[in-house]
Amino acid sequence: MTTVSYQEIYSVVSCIPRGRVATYGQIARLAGIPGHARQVGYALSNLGDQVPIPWHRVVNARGMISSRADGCSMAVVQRLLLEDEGVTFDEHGRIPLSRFQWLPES
DNA sequence: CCACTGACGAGTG
DNA sequence: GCACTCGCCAGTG
Repeated sequence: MTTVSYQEIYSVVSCIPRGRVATYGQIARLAGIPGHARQVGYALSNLGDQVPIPWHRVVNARGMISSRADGCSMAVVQRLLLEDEGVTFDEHGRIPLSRFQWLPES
């Protein structure tokens, strides 16, 4: 893989601790490709559900769950998974990143 | 090789 | 806080 393949993205995502969430841009940055947040989302979408990757801990910069082609079907699952890990949602259905965003060095 | 698409981000008004 | 625009790149037909 000459370029930063999905492997790096998967590695970073799988490193997200339980009860914490990370944004696409942050993952891209940790993967060594700042600004390529789109590629992160694309990589995860390509994963589907066949890989043991905590994709549910990945949200956009707004702290919301990005809808997939299925609509919001998986969004509900993602929310349940996060709540099960101790992550809470506000009235807007968003996660207070100020409190739950994963800090890779803390 | 060209065009379109897609889990996004940051900047501006 | 919200709406709009531009940028970035890989995969697919």
